[in-house]
Amino acid sequence: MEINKIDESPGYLIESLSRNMRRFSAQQLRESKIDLTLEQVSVLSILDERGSKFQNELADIMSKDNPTLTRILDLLEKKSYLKRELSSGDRRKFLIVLTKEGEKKIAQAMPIIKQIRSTLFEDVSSNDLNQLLNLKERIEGNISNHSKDVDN
Amino acid sequence: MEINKIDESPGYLIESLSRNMRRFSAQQLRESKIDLTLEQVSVLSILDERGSKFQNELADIMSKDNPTLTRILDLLEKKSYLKRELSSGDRRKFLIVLTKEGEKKIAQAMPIIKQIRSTLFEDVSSNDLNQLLNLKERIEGNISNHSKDVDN
DNA sequence: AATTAATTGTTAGTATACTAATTAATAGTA
DNA sequence: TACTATTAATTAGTATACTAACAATTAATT
Repeated sequence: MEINKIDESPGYLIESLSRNMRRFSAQQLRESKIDLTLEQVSVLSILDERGSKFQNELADIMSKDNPTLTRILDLLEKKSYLKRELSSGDRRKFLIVLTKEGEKKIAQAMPIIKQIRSTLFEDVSSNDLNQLLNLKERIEGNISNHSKDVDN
Repeated sequence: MEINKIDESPGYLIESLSRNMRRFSAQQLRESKIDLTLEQVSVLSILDERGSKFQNELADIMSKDNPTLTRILDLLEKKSYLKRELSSGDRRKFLIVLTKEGEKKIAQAMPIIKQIRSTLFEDVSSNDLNQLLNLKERIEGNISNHSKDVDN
């Protein structure tokens, strides 16, 4: 479709919605005094739900690049919520492991996270979510098709 | 709706889509050697399309906070693509004005921007866009309703 | 008119996101 | 085996996004 004004494009819509949600969620987290950022919550809850992960697995699940994840993990390790354990097999890899304190912290944080989600998404249906997922897959498909085209 | 895994929530979907689009667009901009970031393009094209704006109007249109916009404008002013002119009426305000170089730059950039958009959104219909806009308005409505509730 | 409140923009500090370059380890190949 | 390529993670540098604190100006109130 044809887009004229820059602030009427789907890209602008999605980015602006994303930022508004982030701002709200971050404010709620800060007011809760839980002392975790959104990304830190993501890391801890993924580790808590699915067990220890290699750093590159975590980057993949969260779709973060390595330098970004490195710094998020640095902060969480400094707060003693997780450890980087050397992998016995491949010594380039680190296994990221939740500590007892990390488990406690994410348990404390979860009710707040659920509260934030229910405020934001109370009236969002699974139909809405499917439409969104479909749009996401189409756009991301366009991105990877473009890369393929350029390779040829 | 009930959300279980953190990477299956609408928030994660939107954020991840937003980041993937940004990454692609920024890469395309960089490869074009146009030497502008996404935000810099936004500022220049808004000024070009709608004429000079006060800094707070620009912040509002782009839904950026003041410190963020200050720094984006700093960089653009350093590159001589715009000027901050003292407002004659209200001396707290600056009128942001595109320079000749700025006009040239955004004219050069527009074909690239249009190319990026058509790659990303070729198969996005106005129906998709309306659904997205509707979702955005509901979620943002939830945010502002929450703030109102807390005030009482 | 004087005081207080609100607005506009900046500066400082922290976290995230990305590129490019680097180090270390592993895999593949001549 | 030695050479090359690939992979995993880090470091350095830049841009964006936010809060908090601040300065300057204007508006509102008494």
